[in-house]
Amino acid sequence: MADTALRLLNEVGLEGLTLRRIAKELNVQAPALYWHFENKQALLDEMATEMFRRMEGPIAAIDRSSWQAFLAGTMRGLRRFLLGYRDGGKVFGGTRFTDSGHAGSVEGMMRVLVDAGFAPRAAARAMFTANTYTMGYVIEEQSVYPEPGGERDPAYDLEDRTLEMEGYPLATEAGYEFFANLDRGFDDGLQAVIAGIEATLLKPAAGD
Amino acid sequence: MADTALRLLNEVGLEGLTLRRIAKELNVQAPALYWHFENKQALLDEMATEMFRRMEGPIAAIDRSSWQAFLAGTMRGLRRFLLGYRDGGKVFGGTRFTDSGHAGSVEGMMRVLVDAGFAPRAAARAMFTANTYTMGYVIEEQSVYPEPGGERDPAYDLEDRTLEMEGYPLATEAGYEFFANLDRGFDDGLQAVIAGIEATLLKPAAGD
DNA sequence: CTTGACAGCTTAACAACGTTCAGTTCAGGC
DNA sequence: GCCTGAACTGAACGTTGTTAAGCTGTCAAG
Repeated sequence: MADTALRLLNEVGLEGLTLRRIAKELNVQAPALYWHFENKQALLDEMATEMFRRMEGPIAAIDRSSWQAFLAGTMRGLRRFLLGYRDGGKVFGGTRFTDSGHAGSVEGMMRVLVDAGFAPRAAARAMFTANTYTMGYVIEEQSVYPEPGGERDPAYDLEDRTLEMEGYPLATEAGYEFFANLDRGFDDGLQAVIAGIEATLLKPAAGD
Repeated sequence: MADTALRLLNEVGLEGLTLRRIAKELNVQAPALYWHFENKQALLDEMATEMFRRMEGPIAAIDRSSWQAFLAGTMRGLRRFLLGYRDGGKVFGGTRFTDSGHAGSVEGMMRVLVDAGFAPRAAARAMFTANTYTMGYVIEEQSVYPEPGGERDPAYDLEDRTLEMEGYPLATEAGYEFFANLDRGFDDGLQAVIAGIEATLLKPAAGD
């Protein structure tokens, strides 16, 4: 049922995902959904939880021999997964999971970092920071490319932007770095984040 | 008028910010708003733009003598500003500005980084990465603390979380790092991001 | 074999939302 | 005195999430 809603999400987007539309897909009337969920938010939470479940397998398969490769692989996987669902960033961000099944995954990721020499608090901060960067990036990215594998939103046209930015050469060039080559941009930023984690969170100066 | 909507935002939140409620605040009927805006999204864009305008002054006053201090100060200012509006992260993120007045600010920030030795593209990537981290952090933060200066959302109660996480000691401790001390957590992550920018984007190895 | 509980659904309706449209008010320039 | 145009009203439309009451089938207990 959350499966159906997730499939529909890619067709109609978060805005078009109404209870009546979901019900239609299930050959059922809209109020019938309230037998299964308390309200729409609960359904969205369930969808986010289901998205997370589908990520767990691939994430468990990531190479754990180096914490940098593991963290980078996890975040790349998170991004790829979220990009696979229309408005995936918005659905996933800001919703709390409906079960505590993710505890195991968090524990596993923490384990890799702690075994690599991070103090538990530093490991948590590292995860949170990388995660925050990734979520922020995907949300921004999905407002440029609203549909998975689809076209660019015309509102973000680079040539238009160049015209508006006349007289500001650095800002103009920044636009091309921001909005062209989103794959590479994500990786470059991620490399920076991970390098910074290594520099400030792994074995920090004593007295912390 | 965007002023009124912004003031109202802090009282009723993004969800309660309806056209009828805004109209009431202006002693006017709801359809009258359509004389001033094409639709509600245009009003939200205008609100985001107005928020940005109010940030420009404080940001212009930030010390520019060191790029690290400047970038950190800018991002801290951005966070403080967004936290000042209920749902500020969601309103500000994912909306495009209604004028190109922000070009000057982008140019100014780029200038600081380029003068410090960043290649233009690297400077843009540095800005975008720090910005992405900050936006992602604030969005997450505002789902824990929905109202500016207000109470914690009970759904994020740490003791409840601890109970759910039984049997996963590292995940349990991670919760305290994630959701207690959000001010310090932001700064720690920001320090990591800036250190990483320095390590990977400032004067990178030749051949890029 | 009947009865009753209960899961699962339907039909009807509610208030509230964004939005449209035709008409009203009112100030300023000719 | 008249026209224009900005700013607004009043009524309405279609759609949304949600609630309430009632119907249908399944299945175990008596």
